[in-house]
This record gives sequence, structure tokens and C-alpha cells, in this order.
Amino acid sequence: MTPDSLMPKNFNISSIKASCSSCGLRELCLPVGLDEQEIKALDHLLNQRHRIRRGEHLHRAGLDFHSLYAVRSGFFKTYVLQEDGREQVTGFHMTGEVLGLDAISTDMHTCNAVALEDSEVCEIPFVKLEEIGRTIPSLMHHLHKIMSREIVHDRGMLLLGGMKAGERLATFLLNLSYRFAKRGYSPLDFNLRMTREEIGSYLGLKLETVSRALSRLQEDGLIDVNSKHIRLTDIGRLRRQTGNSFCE
Amino acid sequence: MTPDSLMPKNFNISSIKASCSSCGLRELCLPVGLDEQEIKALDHLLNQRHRIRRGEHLHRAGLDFHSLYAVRSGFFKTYVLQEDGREQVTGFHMTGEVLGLDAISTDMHTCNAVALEDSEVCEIPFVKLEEIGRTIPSLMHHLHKIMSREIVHDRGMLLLGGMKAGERLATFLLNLSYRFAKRGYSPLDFNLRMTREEIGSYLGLKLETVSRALSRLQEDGLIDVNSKHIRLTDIGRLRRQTGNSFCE
DNA sequence: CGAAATATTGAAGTTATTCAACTGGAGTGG
DNA sequence: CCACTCCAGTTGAATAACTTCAATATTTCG
Repeated sequence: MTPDSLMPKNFNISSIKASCSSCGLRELCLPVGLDEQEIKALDHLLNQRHRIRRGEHLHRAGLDFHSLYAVRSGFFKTYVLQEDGREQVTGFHMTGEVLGLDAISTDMHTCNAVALEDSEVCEIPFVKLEEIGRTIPSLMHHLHKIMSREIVHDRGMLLLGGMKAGERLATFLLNLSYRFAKRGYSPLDFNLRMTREEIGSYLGLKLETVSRALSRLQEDGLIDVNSKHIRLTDIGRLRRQTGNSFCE
Repeated sequence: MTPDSLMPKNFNISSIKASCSSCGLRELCLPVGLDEQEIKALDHLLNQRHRIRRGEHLHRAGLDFHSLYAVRSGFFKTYVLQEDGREQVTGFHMTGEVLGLDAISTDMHTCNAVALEDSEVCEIPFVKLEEIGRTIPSLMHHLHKIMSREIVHDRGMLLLGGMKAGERLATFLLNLSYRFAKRGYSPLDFNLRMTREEIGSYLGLKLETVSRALSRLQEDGLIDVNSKHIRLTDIGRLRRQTGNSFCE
């Protein structure tokens, strides 16, 4: 154990060296499918891990782009502020997902990212990632897959356009369920980290409509709502509710 | 001139060697910012140019992914078929834009792409592109920009969620206007290549609502509609109509 | 030219929004 | 510990927006 006296006075717990080698999340994150040696090379480019407290911003629209951020733990929302000051939520992001991909096109962040709970991210300097990617083709290819997956996901949101409120909510819940499952959490029982208003903004509905739609799904016996806690009591019927589209 | 007799009997005009060097579109397309030598290298990976007639498909959902396609001329729409057989339009694509980016993530096309007018595309085998990208960093970086731009665009579509029909239409028209302008066409005067139904599907509206919203914008003196021909008569007011968001 | 597809418009019906009242839980300070 | 406040969420009633159905007009294309 390092004696306290040897630690810098205000040692910043919020920024320590990151390492993919020792990270339990590699199977979800950037290093998917790399061998030990490649992961070691990748470690060299990750400068640090940052702790972001609930309510703190990871980046803001308009700021210069330097790094992608892999979510190590926690939960983020991204949003843009419109002219009139209203906030439009553009996404929710959980463990193993990569933030900042939108900023590559203009070298500037196009949205704000805020932590909805205490979180940790790994910073991935993009210039270095491209450099190292040249020598590790599978890493580069995986970056392409991640970006492509993002495109597929965002495009899938268009399907909401043709749906009614209940269908949108069902789709949203099933997508969350799917993502939780992939991370080893229960797909049938989870807590929402966002408010009704944020859900509504994301889905193109007003918060009252979200609330009503949730109540309705509950009445119909498809889900159990307890403020932020959701239980999917009939996932089959919930799927049918959506027209089966885009639950991933 | 090659005598006719030397040409194969049914020589396929629809598939000739492509070349970025001699393409007038490079400033819009993949080779942006490359020098002469890099472009020559790029030429080696482009096998061919394809002619796609109006109504023909460039690719279909479910097919194996091999190549990206750069639109050389013409106009495409991408769409997915839902369970119930309804068609959901996921995008419109014009000269200089790249199709197929969604397919990278799963090595399978996730949508159908059909030409809305006689078109030409350059086929870009993706494996080769990644290969050559390793030796031309600026090419690789530009691919990343293109993918990122796609993410930004798709995410911008979420802003439609909070808008009324008229605002959605205005946003849509301004986005088209912007893209036409970038290609040297008039930003104030253009022809729609798609039907009202396709617009509606894309924007999350019914075709009748699209029609009404267009009529309304015309009544209000913001645009001039003549079936598929559109003139933006007051682009300033049209911009204000959208809440100024996402016209690119 | 004529058939089929596309577009417009009206009226009725549905769905979502708005406005408003009220509930419940988390956090604060007396 | 309780009262108080603030914020998130729920619910009802009235209104606005979009959709549906239907009739008609226009355009497109073989």
C-alpha cells in the first residue's frame, strides 16, 4: 500500500491511467476481437480514465474535438440546445458504448454529453487511435463497425416516425432491455436513469404523453411501472406492440 | 475508335472502369483533399462504375456487404420493409454521397437502395478501401469524416420529433436546398425526385399531411409548389419556420 | 391518348398536446 | 422528527394536430 504521505496532496482520483488489458468490458468496447498484444498496443493510446459525477458534462457542443470516450460505467445522455432554449435529447449511452463519434466530421462536438449517474469513461485520443489503427487493421475495422452500428441505430429511430406513443415507448423499453441484457443485467427488470421528459424529448413526445403511455402499457399488463423502476411482465406482447421493428 | 466488331456482343455499358482522377466530383466524394498520387492509388481500388436505371435496386436488405457505393450521378432512396409490408424510407441520397455505410456493422445490408432516377455509382470494395487506407492516412480519415457526417445527419433527424408538419417540411426542403447548392445547383429552385408519400414516410407524416403542409407553406408565401417543382420564394422566413435547427 | 399512379382537398375521427390540478418522494432546515 | 419546498410524475378536460376515408384533379408513362 502506498503510504498517504507519498501521494500528491490533491491526487485526482478522477483521472488515472486507463488500461484495456485489465478492463472487464473489452468484449463490449473498442478492443473486441483483439489479441493480447494488440490490446497492449491499444493501452498505450489510452491516456486516462475520468470520473464524471452525475450532472457533470463530458463534453459540450462547440468544443474542439480531441478524443472519443468509452463509457466504462454509468449512464449518459447526449442533447442539443435549440434556438428557443429547448433541449432535444439525441441519445442515451451506457457501459461499453462510445461517445463523440459525431464530432469527427467537423472536429467539433455537435452535442452535449452529461452523466445521468456517477460514471467513468476512458478517453481515447482520436489522432492516436487512427495512428495505431494503421498497424492494427482489426482495430481500425472495429472502429468502422462501431460507427456503422451507430448509423444503423440512429436510422432505426426513423421507424418511430410511423408509430403511436405506446409503440414508441414499447420500442424504447425493448431497446433498453436488449442493451441491459447484453451487459449481463436483467432484460426484464431495470431502472430508468432518465426522466419522463427526457424520454419524451428523445421519442418525440411530451412528458404527459409518455406518462400516459406507460400507464396504458401497465393497464394492459405488458409492463409494471414503479416510478423509475420497470418490469417487463409480458415481453412477447410488448414486442408485438411495436410491430416488431427495431428492438435490435 | 474501337470497331464495333471488336466489342463483345452485349457489351455492358453499365459497368466500366471507374476513375477518381478524371471525376468531376472528387471534391464532394471520398477523395476530398488527396493529392494526385493518392488519387491514383485510390483509382486502383475502384473496380467499376455501374449504371442503375430508375426503379432498379443498388442493393437490398439482407444481402452480403462487399462494397460501398459513391453516387456519381442521379438520386437514390433507401428504405426498409416492415413486418406489415409497409415501407419506411430511411434516406435520400444524391451525387457525391456514399451508400452502404450501415452495412459495415454486420457485413450485411440493412436497407434497400433504389434509384429514383437513372443514376451512376462507383463501386468501392470495402476490404480494399481499408487496405489502401492504411497507407493513405488522409483517405482513412476522410472515410471517418464521411461516416461521422452520416451520424450527425441521422441524429439531426431526431429534431423533427419536436416539430409540427410545416416545420418538418421546411426543414426537409432547406436540407435539400443546402445539398443542391453544394453541388452547384440552385438552392432556390429544384425538382423533388420523390413522391409525397416517400417524403411523408421519411418525415413521419402521412402523404395527405405532406400535401397540406406544402399547400400551407405556399399560401403563406414561403414557397412555390408546382407538383414536383419547388421554388423557395422566402428562404429567410422558411428558416425561421423551422426554429432554425438542422438545415445544415 | 388512356390507364394508372400521384396529388389535392374536405369532412370526420383519432391521437397527441396543452393547461391545470394534484400526488408523492427527496432534500432542507427549523 | 416534522413541516416545507421543489421537482417529477400522474391524471383530467379542452384544444390542436394529424390521420383516415372519400371524392376529385392532375401528372406520368406506356
